[in-house]
Amino acid sequence: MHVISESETRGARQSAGSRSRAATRARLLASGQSLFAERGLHSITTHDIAAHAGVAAGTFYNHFADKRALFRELANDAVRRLEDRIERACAGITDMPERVRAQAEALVGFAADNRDVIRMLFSGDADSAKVESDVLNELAAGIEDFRRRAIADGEMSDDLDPGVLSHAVVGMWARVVAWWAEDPSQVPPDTVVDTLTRIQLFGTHPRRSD
Amino acid sequence: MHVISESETRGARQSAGSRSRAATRARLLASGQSLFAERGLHSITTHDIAAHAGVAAGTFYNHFADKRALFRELANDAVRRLEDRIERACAGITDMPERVRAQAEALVGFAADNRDVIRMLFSGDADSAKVESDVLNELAAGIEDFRRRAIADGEMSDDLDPGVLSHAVVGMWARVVAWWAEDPSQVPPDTVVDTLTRIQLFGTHPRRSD
Amino acid sequence: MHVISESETRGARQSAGSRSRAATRARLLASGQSLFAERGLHSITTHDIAAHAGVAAGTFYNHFADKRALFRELANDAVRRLEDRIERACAGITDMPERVRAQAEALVGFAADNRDVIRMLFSGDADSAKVESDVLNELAAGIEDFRRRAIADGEMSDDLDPGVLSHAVVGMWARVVAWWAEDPSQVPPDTVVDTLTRIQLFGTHPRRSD
Amino acid sequence: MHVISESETRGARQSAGSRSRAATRARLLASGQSLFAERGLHSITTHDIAAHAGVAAGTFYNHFADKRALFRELANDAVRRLEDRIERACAGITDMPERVRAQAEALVGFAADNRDVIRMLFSGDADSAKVESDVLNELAAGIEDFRRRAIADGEMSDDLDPGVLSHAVVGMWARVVAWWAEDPSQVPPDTVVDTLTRIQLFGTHPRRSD
DNA sequence: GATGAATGAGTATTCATTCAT
DNA sequence: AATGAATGAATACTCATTCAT
Repeated sequence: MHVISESETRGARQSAGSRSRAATRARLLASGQSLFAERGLHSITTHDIAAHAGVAAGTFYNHFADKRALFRELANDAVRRLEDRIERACAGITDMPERVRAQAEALVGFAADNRDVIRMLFSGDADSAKVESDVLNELAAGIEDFRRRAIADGEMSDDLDPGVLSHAVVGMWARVVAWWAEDPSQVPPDTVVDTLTRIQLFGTHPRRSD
Repeated sequence: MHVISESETRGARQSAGSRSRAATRARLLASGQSLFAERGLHSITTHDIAAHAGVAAGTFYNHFADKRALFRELANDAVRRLEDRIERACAGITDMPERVRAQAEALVGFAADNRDVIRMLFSGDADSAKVESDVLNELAAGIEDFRRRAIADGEMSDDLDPGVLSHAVVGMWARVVAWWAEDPSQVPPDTVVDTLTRIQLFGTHPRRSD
Repeated sequence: MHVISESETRGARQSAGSRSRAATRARLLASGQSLFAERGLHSITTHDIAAHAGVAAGTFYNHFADKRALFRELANDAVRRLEDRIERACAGITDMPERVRAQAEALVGFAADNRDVIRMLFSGDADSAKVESDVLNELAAGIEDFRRRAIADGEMSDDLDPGVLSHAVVGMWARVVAWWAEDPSQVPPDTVVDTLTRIQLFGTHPRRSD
Repeated sequence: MHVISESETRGARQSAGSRSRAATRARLLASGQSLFAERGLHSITTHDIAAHAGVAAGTFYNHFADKRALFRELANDAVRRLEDRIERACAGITDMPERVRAQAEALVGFAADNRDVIRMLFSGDADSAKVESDVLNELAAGIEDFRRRAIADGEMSDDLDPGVLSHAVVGMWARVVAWWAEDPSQVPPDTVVDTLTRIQLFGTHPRRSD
């Protein structure tokens, strides 16, 4: 997440203070993530996070303005990483069904690798809701846009409202991934990917010539 | 200054106390619902609810064990009413596509009539999450069961995992309805019903003979 | 300060809650006054005041928005009482020197009866400064106005700037009274009154020719 | 990027460290003075002062035991400078009215040149009060002494209590100067000097018969 | 000497809950 | 049953001060 190691391996000689500062910050972020995932934004206090990170209560405020600032940072970071991952997964793929599958794979893969983040974001905690809404609304907007273009290109039937549909797809994603992240052993990831892919492709013109 | 004497002088055994008790309780529930819908479970205090209901703070505890008890009651009540409505809507309809459409109509109709409840339940507030999860998990379980039977009856293709699918459908429902309830003017209810119906019917064997 | 006793002696039958509320409020005010006088606005916490008043910490906030609100109330109340007292003392006295003496007597009498308030207001605590400034500025404005009129009436020489003079008089008053209230035994009140009167009358046309 | 090397490359044995130490100390004092004048002793933190002085937080404590020590130093220094100025202004002047005028001129001149100090000392901040009191009490004691001697010498009437009067004069000074320093444009300094002089000379035997 | 991260006691404030009337 | 004043544990946040580097 940071380029600390890079500068440390160089002769740059970062000050001791600075190094330890970044480490403390990282510990606080990690503590926040796992505690939020376990018990939600509300039930966790800044003292909890500081204690879990092994620092004094006041130290929290040397690094974050308040609890929500830490949460926001975790959330933004996670969204950025998810978007990166999806983007990288789709890069160069032009066939739409394949793109959708790649997207679903990236999403499920991310969920598998970041269960804490998923639980933190989608466990429905009060204020996380705001972050969540933003995340989901963004995703929904992207999907709506995508479908509108697909319809315009004649690749999709236009008999479903793209606005409703995009929210449906996003709700589906979020819930499936949240459910699955709680216990990934209940269904193999491939099945999740496959199901999500097929549902999302709903409305794509079947290749009748097949 | 109080109406006690008035009702006490009547012979009604159902009793003034009882009636006014029920009325107070109802006022508290109504206040809780609209306040929770507006600002979420966390930002609302028991004092807020009591004040909004026009009773003293302590009165709250004459009727509910605590804030969550009132919330739970509202939520359970809402779920019960929603289930009733869906059940009544489907009663006597045997054709599956029609049943699904009736279900969607009931859901959207309920959302239209109970925007506060929808916003309260699905606005993602911290502890409401637990209620929400229960609600959604219940719904998901019902759908999963339904699809398994449909598959067994040969009415649906078995190439989608019913577990994943049920959560997908529920997530879709919840999100679409929450989104729509925030501003019902953005899309006509029929469009919502139609879109939900079609997606949910995905996987149903098309009537090949057509 | 309040008319509680009055209403209690009447048949008005104030509710028990209300009576106790007023009493608690009064205790908090009294505690605040004596603690502020002793140690200043800053060093005293709301917990201190609550403890001194024999109530729980949270009770403080049932009666005052915060520490400054209580302070402001004390200060405003004191200023009002002082103004009343001065006004009453001067009522009906037309001769200026006599008015000034009556004023000084009222001021010193008030200081004698309200040492805590004087120390609280003029001990120079940070935020009390704002109250103090307001108090002093108000007094200064009154004096300035008074002198301007006296000059216009030919009763005072116009060779002193009324703006500067009014602040001088007020500073003198405040400091003398604060100093004296710390230990009234050092100088008899009459001496204080006499000195203040004479200084303030400085500039009055002596009626030599009379 | 730092000027350390520059000073280190010079041969000055007074030593870079020593010189820079004094400079750091001076910067801290200057920062404290302007910040205290702006916002009072309480609202300013040691971090604020250090930051304003361009040094690290810990450096503050290499130079001052604590915040109040810095404040005290500023205050003492200011008092010393004021006393010096008054003393120099009066040097060689034997005629009392002239001395008093010279004093007032020195006071007002000092206020004009040191508005920050005046505001810092007389803006009424909590603990500054203690310093202020000391300052004012000292001044008052000096004046009292002066008047007693003047009375003994037959230069002043003895009909005013020197104790009360000295506090009155000091209160007057402090308040007028604080008021004026907030906005020196409201009244020309000469008017202030003149007014203060005349009031303070009150009680001096007019030399009419002379 | 300077640095600045860490400390943790201190303080204000909130609010679910109790209970005497 | 209703009242509403009191409660006090809980919690966020501040900031003077320390100390290892």
